[in-house]
Amino acid sequence: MTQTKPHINEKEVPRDKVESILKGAMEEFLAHGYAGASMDRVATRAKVSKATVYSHFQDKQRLFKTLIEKLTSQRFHLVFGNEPLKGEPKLVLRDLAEKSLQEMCCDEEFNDFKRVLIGESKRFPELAQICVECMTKPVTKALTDYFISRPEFNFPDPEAIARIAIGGLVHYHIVQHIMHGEEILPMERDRLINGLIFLLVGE
Amino acid sequence: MTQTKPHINEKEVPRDKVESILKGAMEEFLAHGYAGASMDRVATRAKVSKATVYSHFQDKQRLFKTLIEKLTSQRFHLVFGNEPLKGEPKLVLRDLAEKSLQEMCCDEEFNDFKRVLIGESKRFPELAQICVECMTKPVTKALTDYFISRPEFNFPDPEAIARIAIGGLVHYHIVQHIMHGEEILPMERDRLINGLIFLLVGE
DNA sequence: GTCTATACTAAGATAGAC
DNA sequence: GTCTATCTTAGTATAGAC
Repeated sequence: MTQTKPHINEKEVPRDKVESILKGAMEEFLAHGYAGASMDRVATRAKVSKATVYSHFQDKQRLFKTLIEKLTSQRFHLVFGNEPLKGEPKLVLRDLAEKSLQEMCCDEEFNDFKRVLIGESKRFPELAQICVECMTKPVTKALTDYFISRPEFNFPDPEAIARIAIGGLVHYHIVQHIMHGEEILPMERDRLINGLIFLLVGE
Repeated sequence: MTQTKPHINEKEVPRDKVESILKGAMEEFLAHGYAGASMDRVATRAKVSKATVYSHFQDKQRLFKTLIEKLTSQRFHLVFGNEPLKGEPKLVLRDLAEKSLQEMCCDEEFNDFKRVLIGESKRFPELAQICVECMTKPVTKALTDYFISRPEFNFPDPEAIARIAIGGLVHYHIVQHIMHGEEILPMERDRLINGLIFLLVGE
């Protein structure tokens, strides 16, 4: 009987070409967007011939879709863990805001990912939707559930409040870092966070 | 003496080729993004030869930059007028939220514009900044000034609150309409608006 | 499965006639 | 100023050898 791979474990197998191609594709698509990306450069980055790329992925669209789906589910869905939020509101909210802003603004690959996803959201609506499903939805649910779990929040519509709070954070990040607005509309991160806590829990 | 154009008024002159090219460029760039746009199709849409396009605009980049600057300053900066906000908070805020959401979601060209601007914000950071200057900044200022003008708002940092409020609205629009999240994360527009008013003016 | 070499198409940009 | 025709490059994708 033929053993195509050595003992032990599938994960320990030496780096697959497919992985290498996906890595090259990530670099290329995140740097240039879908239309601006070149399959030649994908192959070069992956240290593989172009024909090999095409032997694993039907065409450019398929490669792009596969890549974005992978990135959405593996790399970029970790805005925070999936344990429910717990603890004293001011602390929890400050922690949440600080961590999410920190994570968003320091991961330049994540910024590129968002640019591409929004830029292609007309031509690839299903990819944008996957992103909403895997990122926006769980975060909104976690915060909504937290509001419901603490009786001191007496919000008439906790989900609406959660969306405004998250929107405040994300839009701040979009303006400051994605759109490079830091010098035009300067605002310290802490001012935004304090404003948010003021709105949600009062003075 | 030579009169290159007939009497009356510069504005009444028959449609200029430059205008026609910019119109074609708008259609093409908003539909396909910068890299995906084709100068052949720009010419076709403008009902002009490609050489004519190049005789008026040095190259593709210049045409794109000129177009985006024009659109930012002329077409898409009108989120609301520039008279200061005045009147009873609940009414003013509801009106503001309703009008801005209405305007954002019903203008499909505006959505395409935002997609392109964000999608190209890495390669054309100065265009993204112009947009922050002409759109985000004035809106933020108007709302901040309104908060300051009404003593019943006792916000410790009115500008931070203004940014959260605007972020809540804009991010809602991005998720629902730009990213096509309406079915995945459904929420009536009125729920968001009521939530926002609750946060800002209390029950 | 992987490579080299190549077919084919479309792109950005320009020369030169009118 | 505007057009037709063309140059040149770069792109996606595949054939065929190993």
